[in-house]
Amino acid sequence: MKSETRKDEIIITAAKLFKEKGFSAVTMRDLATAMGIKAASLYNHINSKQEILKEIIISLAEKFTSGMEVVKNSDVNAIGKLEQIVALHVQITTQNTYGMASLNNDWMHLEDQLDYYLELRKNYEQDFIKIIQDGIRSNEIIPSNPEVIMFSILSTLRSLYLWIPKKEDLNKDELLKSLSQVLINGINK
Amino acid sequence: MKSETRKDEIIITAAKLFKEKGFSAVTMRDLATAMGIKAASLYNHINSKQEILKEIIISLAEKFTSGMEVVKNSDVNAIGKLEQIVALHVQITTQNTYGMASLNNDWMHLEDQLDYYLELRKNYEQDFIKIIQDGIRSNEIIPSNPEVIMFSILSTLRSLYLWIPKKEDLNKDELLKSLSQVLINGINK
DNA sequence: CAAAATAACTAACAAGCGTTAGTTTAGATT
DNA sequence: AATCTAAACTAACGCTTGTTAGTTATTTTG
Repeated sequence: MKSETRKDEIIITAAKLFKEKGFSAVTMRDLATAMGIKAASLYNHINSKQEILKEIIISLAEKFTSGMEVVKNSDVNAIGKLEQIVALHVQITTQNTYGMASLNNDWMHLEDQLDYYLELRKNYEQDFIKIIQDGIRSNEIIPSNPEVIMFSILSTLRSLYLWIPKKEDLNKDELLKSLSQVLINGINK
Repeated sequence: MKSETRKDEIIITAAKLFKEKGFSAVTMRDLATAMGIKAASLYNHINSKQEILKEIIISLAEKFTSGMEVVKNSDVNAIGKLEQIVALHVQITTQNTYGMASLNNDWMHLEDQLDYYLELRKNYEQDFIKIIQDGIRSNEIIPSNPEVIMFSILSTLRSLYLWIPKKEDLNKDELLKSLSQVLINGINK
């Protein structure tokens, strides 16, 4: 059983660079320099640039998928489930800020796994919108357009990767609390 | 006085391609093919790939800056100003969906104008946050963390470019109304 | 201790990149 | 009819790209 720590280091470093400039603008020589080695040496650990992107994005997408599975099966009302979704995004993003940039911005450069990624995303959004619809039906959520509601919440959650690193002073629990507050109860007094 | 319509066509086509794959992944040959000409012919109209990016991003950033100036000077309360900001984003994004993708995702590839862009963005966000602080002081807005509030609203507004093209059935006024509703009053019943 | 695996290296490749130079074509202006 | 101009073209440039081949030094294993 391989520990693969060197490969992991490469993937982590790559994610960091991808966040700054995007997948296409980062060269294998850039990545090698950041690792302190030569570009050719990278290929002792990974098979292609493409594979790095796949590892970053697919592992994150699958975390969201399994997280959503937990939320769906949890025994709380719709608002409670939305709070769990907010927590899921905060947790995954805190844990891998760099990777989240690739997930958000470079998924279209996936090749073999593009269809798989799109399917995961489609299912995630369908589950999300279903929770909102349930909440409207059960009178917990205002009967606004469910897609507008999902879009609004999801846009904020997807942008967390930009914001969390800048606000290390604001701790995670505090962020989670005020974020849920703002997203669910609005800002109007 | 040049009409420059050919140059404009190139910029519009480029923005469309940049939205799909990002600035770095679009080659001048891709752009030329999309225009039905050869890559070298592009240079009869533009000076560089970089110039195209600059034209797309800076003109949009300046629209937001002057829009914010109007909002600041308008004679309404803080919530009213936030509604005007939502309207500003919906309007600019509807008018140039493709360009908004570059503004959001490819600004870091600006070279000469990077500092100028960052300054415009910084000022915009400072004005935004000041409106929120005024609203908290005047008891219109809940006393939550102003940065969380701005981040939440701005993330949604910045993602509009992804969403507006998919929802042409939902008309602009209706979108504006339910978006303001959701962002300001939340979704909790 | 020999053997094998690990992880670095140098050198080079074929393809693709943004861009330039010089030329041709067609329509508008004198 | 002659000239000018706008906008396309072909050909090529120097450089960078992802990647491969083959080699070497170090560490781990039998």
